[in-house]
Amino acid sequence: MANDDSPERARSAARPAREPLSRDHIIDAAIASVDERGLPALTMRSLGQRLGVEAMSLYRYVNGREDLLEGMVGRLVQELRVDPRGDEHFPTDGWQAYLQSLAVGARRLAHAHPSLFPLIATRHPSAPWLRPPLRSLEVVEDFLVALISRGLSDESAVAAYRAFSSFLLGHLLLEVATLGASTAPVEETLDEGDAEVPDNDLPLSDFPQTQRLQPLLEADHADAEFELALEHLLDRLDALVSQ
Amino acid sequence: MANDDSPERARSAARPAREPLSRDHIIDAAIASVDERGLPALTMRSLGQRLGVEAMSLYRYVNGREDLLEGMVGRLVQELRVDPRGDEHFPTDGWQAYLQSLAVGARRLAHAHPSLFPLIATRHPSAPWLRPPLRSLEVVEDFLVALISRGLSDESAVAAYRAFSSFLLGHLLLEVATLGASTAPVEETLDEGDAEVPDNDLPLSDFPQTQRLQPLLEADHADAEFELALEHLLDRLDALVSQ
DNA sequence: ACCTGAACACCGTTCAAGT
DNA sequence: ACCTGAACACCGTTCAAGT
Repeated sequence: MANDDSPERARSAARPAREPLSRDHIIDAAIASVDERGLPALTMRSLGQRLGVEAMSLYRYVNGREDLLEGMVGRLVQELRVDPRGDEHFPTDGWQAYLQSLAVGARRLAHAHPSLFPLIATRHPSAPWLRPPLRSLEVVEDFLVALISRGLSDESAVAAYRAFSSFLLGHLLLEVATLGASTAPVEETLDEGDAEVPDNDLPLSDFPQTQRLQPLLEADHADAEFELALEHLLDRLDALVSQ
Repeated sequence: MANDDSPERARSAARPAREPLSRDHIIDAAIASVDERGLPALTMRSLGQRLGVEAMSLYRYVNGREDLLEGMVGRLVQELRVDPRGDEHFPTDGWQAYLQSLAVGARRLAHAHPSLFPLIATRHPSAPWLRPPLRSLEVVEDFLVALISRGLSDESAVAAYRAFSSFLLGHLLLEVATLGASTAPVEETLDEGDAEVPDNDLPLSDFPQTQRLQPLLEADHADAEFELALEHLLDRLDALVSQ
């Protein structure tokens, strides 16, 4: 409620405004940077600049670039947590409802951070049984608690974790990859240089079926496709559970 | 049939043996390098060294590092081609058999190049309707021809392409990611520096369900899981086709 | 025609030194 | 305690120059 003109604020604004450095703050800035400018543009130096600091200062809070990336992935994955006891939108309706809410959350995350989702998908998990994109102990624990408390057996819950991970990874990475093609930071269309790059852009007419079906192939059913595949997965799990 | 002691061979071996440079040869070497030493170790300079040449020479054949990566992905994806007319192992048995052979081929590719598969999975496809990992015109054309010639409608064939891509991507990337954890080039375990990295390795005992189910979670069923999920996908497509 | 030396701009990272 | 200047080793890439 402090007035913007309060002396404290005015004084601190005298030198370039900058919040105190911290690991959390650095990770926030890094995520924002990648969202805005893509992963290759994230540099220790550029990140320092964004924070009003020299690059070397970051090393007090972050063990190098790799550790920074790990921190970013960790932070994003935490956003996947859904109260396993259910909330106002998805009460304790059954495990299907829980998986549904987790799925839409993961999809929202992927869409919100298309340049970062590949990182979540491909960086080596810290334990071999932590499967992307549900790659944190907290998220896995929530998952297991939610399903077991809703009546699934241990084996079913673990099988569901496996199947659900693959499902999310495949669908969301695919959405993000094709979506990324248009969203990607516009790398100025470099005009081919003079290397003898093979004419990889063969005329589409050499591929008659592909050409003929192009309208079908181009149609974007991402939403419906995701919903449908999720329903099928739930059906499959349902068969597994009640057998 | 030439004898190893033939004068030609002896003479060419006088200076450091090196095959003539070419785009194909460079791409081969790059793939071998990544398979052996991981992606980060692939450098224009290191690649030049492996080819007995200075880094700058590569630029005559390759439009920079990005183009090189694209070339590598392109080459690998071509290995996915399966004769759509069937071969001795999988004659014209029906579209299920074709998809099965394509699936095992893709899985073999992923296992043969675990460090490269993430590249196939995440690089932006050149056309929005080319979906990883089946991201080349040749492979897609084969796919469509195979399925349509086996009786599928246009719509079913395209729907199958979509579902099949997601399936492969999810399962194979997941296998490779967890597998990669153990296979990855042993980055000497850097001991944490002195940055205030949060104690992310919480004791597993804070996650009782996860801890209790760890044996189940750790069990590696990759083979069976893949087979089973593939069967379910084929069933699902079968229902779609014959409706 | 094919390769290289030299150079440029830009990385990640370390460490002694500043405040 | 927190940040920085200076430096190091290493990138990708260009281009004039060599053979």
